[in-house]
Amino acid sequence: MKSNTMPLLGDLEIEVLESLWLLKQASVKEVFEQAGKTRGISLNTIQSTLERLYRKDLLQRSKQGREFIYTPLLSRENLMANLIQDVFGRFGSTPQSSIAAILHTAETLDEATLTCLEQEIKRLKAQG
Amino acid sequence: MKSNTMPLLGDLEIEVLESLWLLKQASVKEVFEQAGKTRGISLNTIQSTLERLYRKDLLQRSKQGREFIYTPLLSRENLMANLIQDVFGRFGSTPQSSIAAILHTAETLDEATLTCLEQEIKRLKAQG
DNA sequence: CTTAAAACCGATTGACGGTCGGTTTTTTAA
DNA sequence: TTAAAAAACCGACCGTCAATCGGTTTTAAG
Repeated sequence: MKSNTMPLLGDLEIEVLESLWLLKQASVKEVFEQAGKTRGISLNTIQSTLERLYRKDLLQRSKQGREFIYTPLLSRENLMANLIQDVFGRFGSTPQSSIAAILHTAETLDEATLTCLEQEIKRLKAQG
Repeated sequence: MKSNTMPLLGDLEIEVLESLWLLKQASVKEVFEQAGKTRGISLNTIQSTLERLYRKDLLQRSKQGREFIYTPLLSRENLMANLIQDVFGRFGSTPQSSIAAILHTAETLDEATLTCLEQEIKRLKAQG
């Protein structure tokens, strides 16, 4: 027990990820413009945060001239899915309790979205 | 933005919660027997952990003679659902990305479980 | 009223996110 | 070739928080 745990993510880390999902890829400076300017924090803080996310294997980077260009390695949906998996993994959860938890969560969704979810599950069953 | 965040839970806290879900309710000593003995940690550590969970509004307690009896306020499924909600809440997630994340998660479930989930969603739509 | 059991208090340690100043490296332009 | 500008890198500090436990106080039971 105790398996593929995603690293914990702080608020700034998530905000930086959101910027990157929006921009597809960006330099430190560009992320700073997008996420740091308004927050009133230093460019160095953004730099450190990108570095941390990189060390956590959530970003890829490559030198472009003199600067690094960072790219997310997971989509928002994928990352969220991993975090949800982690919730399941941390508890002694059976498939039963997993679906129960998902159900509780689904309670907050409107009918149209539920229908969509239902369709997708059908599709998943058909192909899986 | 930034809403009903569940407090973070450590590994021991979860183990203690698991004990309580199993025992329905228990004193410090009983939880210690269940979760602490094997781990080789002090009874005081269990005590502190129960106290922390209590302060986090995850447990209820009442004096029984000279000791407290602790009871979980949420089922495992409910707690997991809250944590999942938190994941959604922390990201700029639309209903679309939410179901996408759920779908990714559902990929790991077997067909029988998926069918069950599908039925439950139907039921939810019917009554909601 | 004594005493054993339980609760309470407070201190420590180790991670970790956020924050930034200062130094080094690198690139580019003079 | 070298000086200036820009970016990366390093390391420090702070606050928070889970885990841990020793020692003191409270409490209730005999």
